[in-house]
Amino acid sequence: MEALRKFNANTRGAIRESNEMRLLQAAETVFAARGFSGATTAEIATRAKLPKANLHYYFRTKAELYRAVLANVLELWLDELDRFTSDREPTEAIAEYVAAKLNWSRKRPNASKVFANEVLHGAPFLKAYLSNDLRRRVEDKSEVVRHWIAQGKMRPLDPKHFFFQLWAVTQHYADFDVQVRAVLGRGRLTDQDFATAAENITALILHGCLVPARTRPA
Amino acid sequence: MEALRKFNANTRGAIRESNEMRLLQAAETVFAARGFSGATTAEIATRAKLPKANLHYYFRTKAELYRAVLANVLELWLDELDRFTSDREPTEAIAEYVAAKLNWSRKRPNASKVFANEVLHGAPFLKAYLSNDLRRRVEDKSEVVRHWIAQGKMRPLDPKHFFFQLWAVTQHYADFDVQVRAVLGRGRLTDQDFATAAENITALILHGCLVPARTRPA
DNA sequence: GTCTATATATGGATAGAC
DNA sequence: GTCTATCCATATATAGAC
Repeated sequence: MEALRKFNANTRGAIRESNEMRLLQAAETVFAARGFSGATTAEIATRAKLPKANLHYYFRTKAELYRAVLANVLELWLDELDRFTSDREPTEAIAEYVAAKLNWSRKRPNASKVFANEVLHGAPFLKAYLSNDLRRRVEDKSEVVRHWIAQGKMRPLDPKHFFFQLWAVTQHYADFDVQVRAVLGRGRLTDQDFATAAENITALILHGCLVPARTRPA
Repeated sequence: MEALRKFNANTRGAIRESNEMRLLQAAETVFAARGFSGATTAEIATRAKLPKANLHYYFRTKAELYRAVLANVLELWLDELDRFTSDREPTEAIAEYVAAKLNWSRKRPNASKVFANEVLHGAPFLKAYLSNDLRRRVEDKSEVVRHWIAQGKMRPLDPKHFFFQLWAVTQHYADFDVQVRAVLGRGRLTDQDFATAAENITALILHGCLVPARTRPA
């Protein structure tokens, strides 16, 4: 009896978790493809293979589901900058960060698109996050960049704009993938395309931001 | 009599032109802020100070109005690469192009946003343009870059990815302006902000892509 | 917890008077 | 050419049976 109750509870809990997960995944795909307004709960439910009413059972409103998707996306963004510390060599820290960001663009393009769409349309759900968490985080990491500049390892650039440029070039391959594919003449971006992108971006950023070794003070 | 007919015709023509213009401007603003699905013809009409039925008189459907807005936007994009020619010094051509693109981000952020939104959601209206016109144009201009590389003036980079990176960093200031403003702590981006952006981007691209003069073959 | 049927709202589009 | 009133489709959300 006790075992059965527990079993049922676990089963129900597992079903809930599984259904919520499927809804979140489906929602990320649909929100990425159509934006918040363009996405319909019907399409999300269909893609998750659940009746529409169930979607509203797990997430009361479309906005609530959207918030949950955004929260998932921010988890990816968060802490990606953690390894950006002043005790490291800028070359390595920057190259690693570029590779990591570009990797997210390849593996989770929809996450990037949902975020891009949100910001593009004025960040109605994320204004507070951008002005508080993100802003503070960039302030922090700007100190690291200033340290490397003071050491004569980086050119005297503006740290915040430096981060804007890193984000722009790496997220471009997710957000504008249709354009990238059209220009490259690809049905979809291959591993080789991403490898080429990584090489080019890394070279651009490192040559563009670092002081060449031979001109540094000894 | 003749004069009156002409006057009326001109007046009617002038009204038409004025109304269409106002609708197009209003539509660009609303499509930029809300996307295609999120935009309502009611809001566009209100912003243009016209009754909603008039909007449908000038542009039969919302999609037709959207197409017209996109066509306007593409005019800005087109021919911006014209001055990218192999007889020029790459330093100048690139610096000029960056400045021009960034200037559009400042003056017509909504045009950039409408385009970004269209591409972000799979370019349902612009697929053909991207695969034909744009692709050919980039092929052409890639030759220019290859020429400069062969001359030893530019590093051996991939020309197409080079253009992706130029677009990414310059359009970022229009498309992600909310994020940029949040991080910089600005209500709106100032001329000074754009000047700083221009300096940083130009330095990044030139140092990142050009071969320093002293190491070039004489 | 699941799902059918439906209430309710919104928005694109048009008919028809002026 | 202009605008009011309205049609109709679509979409969010929920009630209520199972």
